[in-house]
Formats: sequence, structure tokens, C-alpha cells
Amino acid sequence: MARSAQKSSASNSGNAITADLVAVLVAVADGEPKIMTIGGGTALPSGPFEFAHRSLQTGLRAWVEAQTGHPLGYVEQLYTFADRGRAGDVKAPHTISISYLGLTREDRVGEGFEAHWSGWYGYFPWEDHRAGVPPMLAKVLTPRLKAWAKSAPSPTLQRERWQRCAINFGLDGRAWNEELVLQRYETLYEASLVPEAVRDNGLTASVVPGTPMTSDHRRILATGIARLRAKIKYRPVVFELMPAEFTLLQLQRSVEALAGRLVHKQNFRRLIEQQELVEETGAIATEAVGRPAKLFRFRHAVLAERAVAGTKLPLSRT
Amino acid sequence: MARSAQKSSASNSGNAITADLVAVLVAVADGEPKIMTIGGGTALPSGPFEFAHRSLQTGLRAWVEAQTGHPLGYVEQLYTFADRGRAGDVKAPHTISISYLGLTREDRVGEGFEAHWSGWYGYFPWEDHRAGVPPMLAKVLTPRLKAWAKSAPSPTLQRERWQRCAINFGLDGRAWNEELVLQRYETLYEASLVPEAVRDNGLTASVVPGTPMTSDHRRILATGIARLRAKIKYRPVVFELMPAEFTLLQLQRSVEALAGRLVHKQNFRRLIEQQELVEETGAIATEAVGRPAKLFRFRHAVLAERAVAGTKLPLSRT
DNA sequence: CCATCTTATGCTCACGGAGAGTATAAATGG
DNA sequence: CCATTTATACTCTCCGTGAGCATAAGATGG
Repeated sequence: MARSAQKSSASNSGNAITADLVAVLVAVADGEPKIMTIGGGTALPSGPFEFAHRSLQTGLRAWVEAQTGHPLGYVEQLYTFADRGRAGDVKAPHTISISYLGLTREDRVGEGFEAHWSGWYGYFPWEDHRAGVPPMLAKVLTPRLKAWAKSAPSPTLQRERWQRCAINFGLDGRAWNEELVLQRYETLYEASLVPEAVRDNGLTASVVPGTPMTSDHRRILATGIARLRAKIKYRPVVFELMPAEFTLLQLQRSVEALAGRLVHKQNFRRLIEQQELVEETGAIATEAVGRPAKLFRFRHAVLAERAVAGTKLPLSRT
Repeated sequence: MARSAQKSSASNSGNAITADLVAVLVAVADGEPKIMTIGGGTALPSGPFEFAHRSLQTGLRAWVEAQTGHPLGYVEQLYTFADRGRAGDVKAPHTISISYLGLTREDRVGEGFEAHWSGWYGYFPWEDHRAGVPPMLAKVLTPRLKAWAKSAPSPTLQRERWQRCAINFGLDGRAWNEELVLQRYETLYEASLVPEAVRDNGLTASVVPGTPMTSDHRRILATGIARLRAKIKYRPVVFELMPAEFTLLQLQRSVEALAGRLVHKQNFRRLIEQQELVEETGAIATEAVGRPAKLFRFRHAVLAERAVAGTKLPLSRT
């Protein structure tokens, strides 16, 4: 029945649950995107929601900074999960996971913590298209997905399944869409091709490469990667992952690392410069090979100036 | 301290809270966007999270359908709120509001329920630019915002405040951006120009037009409107709000109602048709004035075909 | 029947952004 | 000096998009 909102907090008091924060903390080091993990890379950092804090956002920020000793540059709420078999403990108190995406420049972790940084493509080997389409996509994923599609009960369902696979994984001559990270993971889960699905549903099946995670953390990670890949195209968030000074090539490599695909160098520079996102520091990079590059820094002014209007990045279709 | 996720559900058990679902249910009737409200239009429908359901999404769906007797077309999670003074009841159990956006064709409400549909521009009069910039923007909002900016402690802060207002409200010759619904509401809240801010902070101040809501429901509504305005530009969700058959003008009017601004008719038709989003039914609209229009229906096939690739809508800059 | 009004529908044009390629510059190591 | 690598400057083409013009097909009132 519909009730007014004022009454609801009183009438709910029987439905006590617990809320967890789960963080997808991203950094880029050596041209590789990394995420902070615990438990030897099997889980994302998570913790109880602290009511001492004014909001969820500040709660997460304080908690992460206490753990790593570093400030969090950019924080954004991802999604609130309560679905799925959460590791099979049906009798445990119900938990809601409120997940966040956080970007940071630092990749060091404070002493004495079990957290460390893991490359995110270890969890999603099929997502890295920087060196072309990964061979495992055609060799491993495609046949498994095809078999899954064929196993559907009706011809119509078979076609629908296969169409979905083709769209998500860029098969049948379709273009690869780097933003469909979550859709791909969920398809693999549904097809019981990831260990989590096998675990949650008590099956035994052969799975595809890619490190699994506790609970639904890999799903949360996929959500975070997808969000970030979408975001870098229209918001200047890449800079949160860069050191104070950088060359345009370093910036490009970071974007490519996140997007999992290469960009056209000249167009990338044109876009960055015409949007006045960066300014020269005057210094020159000291690296070894090739013509030395100018160093740039992010023009923080643009954040105020243009209301985060847009950072367009050229992610080509080939 | 970092703990593995497996341990967390056990170690959290002291932090019990309650979770509410809050729904922004949208329909379009007579060319006006409406939202479902309760409490005489002062609150969004909300209810406790039921653990009988498999997921949050299905929980909301079941709950809404039980209330209204109508299926929910499209459902999407919006945001999870725990911030802000929730109506001043500091000692009440802490509540998290998980908000959802739902789209439906129906605008009838089942008998015996207190819910009904309210036009959303009653809550945000400054958001409707279909008949040009609303006079109240220049007459009421701008002077108040200017005063608020000037009241900042330092000249730098004054400039920052004003720049933010100018960007959000399209002042100083800037273009109106219909997607900044939430930013606008939050600015007004911060400037104590909405009753909710006055209420939450125990102030007395004169406020601007626009119906207030319980708790932070107007903020949640702003989040929903913003999300929907962004979404209609790249996903074919408008059709969820349309009857089975419609003319292109009706479709256009719905888009304009949601976006709060007019679109170029010929370009709109071109876009809709070239994307093959609709097909002719063969019938002709029976309305009165003008040349009769063909009736169209949504091609549901495109959802599968193109993986929600994109529905671009021409929202011009003038 | 004609003038007029309203909406539907077809077509053209100009501009700008994006993808892609060519060419040249500046460094290093043999 | 040459090969190699990276930096940087231009150019060209295509297409999406905003905008306007023109015509068609109904209704209504004189």
C-alpha cells in the first residue's frame, strides 16, 4: 500500500539489514590500469557503512584514505547491489552493497595493509584490444558462446542468445564496443562460463580464462570499468589518474589502457589541445627514445569554466 | 582495516539499518510529463525493501505493480541516498533510500490508492522551456541567485558561485542545458531558495516558486528527470511512454515534454525514420485539424537488433 | 468553389566535427 | 650519415546535424 514517506521510517523498523561499501579504486601505472584488491586479488576492498559520516560519499572517502593513506581524487557512486546469490550464505543477514568508483594518482599502499594493486585485465582478459582482438576471443569464447546459444530450448531463443553474444562481443562482423563490459560479464555468467556462476549455482563446468572474485565483486568491477570507459569520453576524468606533469603520449597511453583500444595519435592531440584541457609546463620530457616531448599539466580551471562540458576522445571504429 | 569480503557480512552485523525503495514513476499524458505521487503530491511513492524478492529491481517492479495494477515498462536504478538531513529525525533508525526510475504507458491508478499523477513542472517551474525561457527565471531566480553569489565571504568565492549559477541556469549568455536538473536544484537548495533547505536547516527565508516535497524527494525527482532527459538522447526509451500507435508529432511532443524544449520537426522525423525505430501501421490518425498523419508503432525488433545502440534526438541549441 | 489555416512530408544546403592519411621535425644509436 | 623513434603540423574527405524552403493534404469559413 502507498504510504507517505514520513511514516515509512517508522513502519520499516522490522526490516533491518546491513549495508556495505564496496570500492572500485582505479590507478594507472606503467600504462596498465590497476584496481585495488585485497585477499590476494580475490576481492575488492569493502567495509561497513559508517554512520559517523555525513554521507555515503564522504564515508567512502574517509574509509579509503584511512586504509591507503592517500587522498581519493574522484569519487562516483556506481550501483547498489542486493541481487544474486551472495556466496551462498542464505541465512546470513541480508546485505546491500553500495559500490563506488574512485580514481587516484597514487599506486602505493600504506604499510601493513593487505591491499595491493592488480591489473584489471587479469580479471577480464577479453577486454584488452590494444594489441588487436585477443586471440582467446575467437579461440575460446566464441565457440563456448556458440554452444551456449545452441543449447537454448527453442530456435527463437537460440537466435536471440546468439545475437546478444554477437553484439556484446563484436562477433559476426559487428564492431567491438568497449563499453559493454558488464553485459559481457553477465552473458558469460549466464552461460556458466565464469567460476562465479559455477560456484553460485552448484554446477560443474569448464570455464574461460580470467581471475574470479569473491561474491559478486567481479560484477561490480565490470560495472566500474564500464562506467569509467564511458566517462572518459565526455568528462576530463583521465587527468585524475595522471601525475602532475605528463606528455601527451603518456596521456594517450592512459586513455588507451582504460578503453582497451588504441586511438589515432594526431586526432587525440588535436582534441586535447583544441579543448584547452592542458597547458605546457615549459619543461621537456627527459625520456630516452625519439624526439623529446613537451610536458603538460591539466588546466584545473576548465572544471569551473565549462561545467565539465566534455572531453571528447577519439576512439575509432576499426 | 581491510578485510576480505567473506568476513564482512559477519563482522557488520552490528550496523543494522533499514532500506527503502523510492520510485520516480513517469508517464506522459496530454503532452505533459507526470510523476506518480502520494500524500497529495508531497511525496514520491516509497516502501520498504522486501527480501522476498530476488533483486532490488524485481522488488520494485512487484511493489509498483501491486500498487497501481499496471506493469512497469522500463526500470532503472537511479541512486542510493543516505545523505542530507532526512527530515530532522536524528534519532530515528538510519535509512538508506534506493531510488529507481520507472517508465509506464498507463496513467490510471488503481482504485482505493492515494497515489495520483502530478505534472513534474509543478515541482520545477524553471525547467520548462518549451514556450521559451520561463519569465520567472529572469524575474525571480536570477536576482536571488545573484544575491546569493554576492553573499559569499570572499571575492573568489563570489565569482565561483556566480559562474556556477550562470552555467547551471544558462545565464550571462550561456546556453540552457536541460540535463542539469539536479545541479540546479542543489544550487537552489544551497542558496536556501527552496522550502526544503529552509526546513532542514531551521532557517526562515523567502523561497522561489515550485512545490516542495517531503524529505529529499524533490532531489530524487530531480535526479530522475535529469537521468531521463539524458537517456532519451541515446536510448529509445521514449517509446515506453507512448501508446501502441502514435503519430510522429505525438512522439515529438512527448520528447519535448520530457526535455522541456522544442525540437526541429523535420530533423526529428528524419532521425526517427532513418534509425528505423518505427514502422507504419497503415492507419491514419483521425484527429481534427490539418493534414492527417500516418500512425506508427515502435519496432521492438530494434532493441534486439542494435543492442540499444542509440536514439539520437535533435535538441537544438537555440 | 476558393482562400486560408494547419499539419504532414519531401528536399536542399552549409557548417563543423571526426576519422584517416601525408609530411616534416627533433632526438638517439649504430 | 642513416635508421629508428617519437613529436608535431597540415590536409582531405565524409557525414551528422541544424536550419530553411517548398509542397501536399486535409478542414473551415465565406
